[in-house]
Amino acid sequence: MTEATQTARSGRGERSRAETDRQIRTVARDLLVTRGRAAVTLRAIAREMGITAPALYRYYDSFEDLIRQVCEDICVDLAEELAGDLAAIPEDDTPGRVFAVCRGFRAWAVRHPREFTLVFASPDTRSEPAGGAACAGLNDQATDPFGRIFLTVAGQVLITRELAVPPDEQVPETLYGDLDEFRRSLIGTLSATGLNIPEEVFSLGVVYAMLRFWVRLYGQVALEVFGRFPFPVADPEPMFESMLNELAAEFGLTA
Amino acid sequence: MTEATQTARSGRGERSRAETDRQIRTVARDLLVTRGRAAVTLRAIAREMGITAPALYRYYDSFEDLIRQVCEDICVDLAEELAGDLAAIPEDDTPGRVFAVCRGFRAWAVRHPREFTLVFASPDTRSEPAGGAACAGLNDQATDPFGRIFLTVAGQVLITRELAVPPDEQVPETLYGDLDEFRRSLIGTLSATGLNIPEEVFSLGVVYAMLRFWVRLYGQVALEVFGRFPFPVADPEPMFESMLNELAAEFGLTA
DNA sequence: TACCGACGGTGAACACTGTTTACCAAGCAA
DNA sequence: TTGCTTGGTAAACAGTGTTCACCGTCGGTA
Repeated sequence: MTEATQTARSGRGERSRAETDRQIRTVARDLLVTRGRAAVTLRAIAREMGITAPALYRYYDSFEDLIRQVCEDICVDLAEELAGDLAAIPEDDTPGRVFAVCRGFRAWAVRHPREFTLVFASPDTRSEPAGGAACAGLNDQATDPFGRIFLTVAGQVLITRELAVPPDEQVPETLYGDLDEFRRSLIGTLSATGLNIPEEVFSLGVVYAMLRFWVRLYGQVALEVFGRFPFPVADPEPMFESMLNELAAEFGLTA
Repeated sequence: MTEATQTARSGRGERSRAETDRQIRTVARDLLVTRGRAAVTLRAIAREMGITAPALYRYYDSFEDLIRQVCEDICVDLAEELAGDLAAIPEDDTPGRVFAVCRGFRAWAVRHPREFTLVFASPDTRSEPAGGAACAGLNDQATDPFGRIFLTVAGQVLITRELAVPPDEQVPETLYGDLDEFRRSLIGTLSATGLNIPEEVFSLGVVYAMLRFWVRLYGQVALEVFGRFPFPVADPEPMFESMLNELAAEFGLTA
């Protein structure tokens, strides 16, 4: 019966609800961007919408819940922006696509520092409520659209180019378990998007290389956004470009 | 006259004031560690001290001001811990000292994730109030005790070992200005601690290498603390060790 | 047509928060 | 003794997340 009423309600009322739902998150992000993290508040959102605060509880269980969904929206937008950047690069120019997605990530981060901080520099909230290892599967970056963009580009690189990755023997043995599981998850999500990658090209060394790549990209961007370089940097972009070139050369991605 | 009263007051009353001052920051940090960032609040601190909230304004201009000083305390503690780790390593084992300080940094970060987040993953607060470039000098890591530890070890490495750093010609020209200024600042703070480093060994390539080293160390540690590796990691320590070995080999720090 | 229930909103309240203000007691200086 | 500083208090203000009782306005159904 409940299902019947739910499906039956999908007329005009449903669209209106989804619309205000979207508006809530839009207003929240607008406050975050223009007035900072401290200004995004249930009552401020409601005020901005000409509505009263408790009404928001018809849409979200709590303020934290709302923030979580805003984070997901941010990831979606970031992914869309990166997809737009990628659209300008020919399909077969895989190094160019790697460069584009890395540059796009940095450009987005410096253009949206508060969103970056909210999404990429908050301790993992999922670890607190549930039982840690139990919900660890949700930590998979393959689930969020931003991570998927990165992984897809990585997959394209793998099937079109010969990378300079270490042989499996050089990968620390203690990482075999985690890396292998990640590889399995990667193959799954990539084949879901139409990319079928031969098992032999997806070595542990490749997975390990992706990890190291991400560590350096993230470190560079985060330090720039947080202003935590060991010295004041006049223009961080050349530094980023230099790091990117170093990365590309090291992983055999030179054009 | 004001000076006279100030100096005259430095009897028993002054010590008591400094004591409660210390207690305020201690209680604040305790709340941060045990109950999270959201729980460190003016009133909670006062409550824990058996005191009333406005009394804290006799010691700090605002809540933000208090937080800033807590951050400095955290940096001091981190520096002391690293100094303790260093004390166990012989003076002439410079690679061992580098390893010790890097391992100590990671160990501290994973043991104190909320303190790490507060200090190392908050957007630069100093950039908002003042005029940006005007107060940029305060961004210098040489001023904070944690950065000083790192830089001192780096200086010891420089005067005792031959590093594998790129020649100045490979450093991007656009970075010359920033790097040179950082080098000047480094030489100053290092000579202040008794380390006199010959100008010629302190090349731009060396400074650039230090920057890249920090980017990778920070990225690794931050991603671990935030749980933002691209896949769930069972035991991050071997991954860190692997990164550290790679770093050491790459910069010519092998024992 | 009449009813009934859910949806989405309101207003009031509660327990918090940072911050300001007026006030006050103790201690020291002149 | 007088006067000023120091460090504390209580009360208040504006703002926060959250809950609760209430209440129109609809859609679906008897």
